[in-house]
Amino acid sequence: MEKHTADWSGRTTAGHSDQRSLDTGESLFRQGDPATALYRVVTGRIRLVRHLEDGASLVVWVARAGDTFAEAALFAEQYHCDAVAEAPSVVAPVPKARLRARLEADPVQCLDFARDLAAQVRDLRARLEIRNIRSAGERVLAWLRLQAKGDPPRVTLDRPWTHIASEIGLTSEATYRALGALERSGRIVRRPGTVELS
Amino acid sequence: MEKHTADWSGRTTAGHSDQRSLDTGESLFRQGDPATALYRVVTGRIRLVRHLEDGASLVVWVARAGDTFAEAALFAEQYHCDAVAEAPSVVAPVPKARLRARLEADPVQCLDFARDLAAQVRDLRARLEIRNIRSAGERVLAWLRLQAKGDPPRVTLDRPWTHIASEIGLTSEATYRALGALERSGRIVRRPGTVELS
DNA sequence: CGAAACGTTGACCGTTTTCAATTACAGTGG
DNA sequence: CCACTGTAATTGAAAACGGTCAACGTTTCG
Repeated sequence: MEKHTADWSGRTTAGHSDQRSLDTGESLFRQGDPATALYRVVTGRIRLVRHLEDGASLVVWVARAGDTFAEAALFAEQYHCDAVAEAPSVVAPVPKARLRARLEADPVQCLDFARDLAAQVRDLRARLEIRNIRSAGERVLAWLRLQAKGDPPRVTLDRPWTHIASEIGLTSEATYRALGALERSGRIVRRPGTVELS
Repeated sequence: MEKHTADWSGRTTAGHSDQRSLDTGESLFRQGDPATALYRVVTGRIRLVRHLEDGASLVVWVARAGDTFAEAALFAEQYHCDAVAEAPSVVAPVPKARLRARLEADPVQCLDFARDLAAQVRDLRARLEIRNIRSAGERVLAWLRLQAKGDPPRVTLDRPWTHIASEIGLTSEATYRALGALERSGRIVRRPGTVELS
């Protein structure tokens, strides 16, 4: 439970001077460009697209507010995908050279960085496992259970269901129907802004 | 492209003296146990299950041969989930204390560790994005494209389609049908053990 | 105040799941 | 060497579930 004055990404210390704004469709970097920084999304959505040898392309990830992306830039000479704004966005760059120097010099910060990545790995694996659940109702329920805190377990919604729906791989309609069914069967109780499990 | 005599997990150096075998159903550790090590799956499957406050449980991840799991143990006092063998399995423990000491002492190994995690993050994000593709055919094709190497792009299958099917979130039947359709439409050519994209 | 996003519900359609049956094949032990 | 067992691969038919389209009330925010 130790405290740090600054984390590796500068999330806590507000040195926002170098934030970059992007319009919809504007690209931040392209596959093959020299990797100079990794980024954190402040607002908006950044789509990462990989171009394949045969000319086809593939969406590899859509980074949303709070997500960091292109972490691998730290270990590569060039970017391995394009980064294009899906919506008006703001990103905070973390210069590669500076970060590397800091991580190499200070094992504490390096472990901090690793801890962050390990947490992401845990989170992503859980999301993947949720998608293995076929039933919309069970899927929503599983998500709720993962988020729930306290006894009785309760979830505080910090964003619209439409966002959550796409995160768990359902349409918003399917999600609303599932929520309705769960409530009708008494497995959850919905109040504005929160959901209580039972 | 530097070389290391040993990576953080001991994957390259073969110090197998302390590998542990598990029968189906046997558990490696339980939620709440003191976190003493993280592990790599040598053979078999290890299911990670989180127990929730209300008594329900949730599969958080199924680690397969080659996967490491419980990386977060490095940063926590206790395990946050159970680890149970789904099949006869062998795992290689990486003692927490020793690893921590090594990472703290040697920034190079710490960065190595971080690189490994970053690669996993990239891989998991891609898998997640693949699951956003609704059509079975397009999903299989996307997976093939991600795996493909060379020109013409070609994939070498190292495990049965049934395994791949569940990785990409389809039943084996749906996968076979998709493969059949892709082949009939001339988008792929299947030969024993490999698939060629076109 | 108006537009845009959110929340909700209905009906229909299409795809995938499910269940089932069959062939091929690899490894095992008699 | 050959039945025997289990897994992989394949195909069919029917059912179910979620997707899509559509319409509408509500809330939010500029």
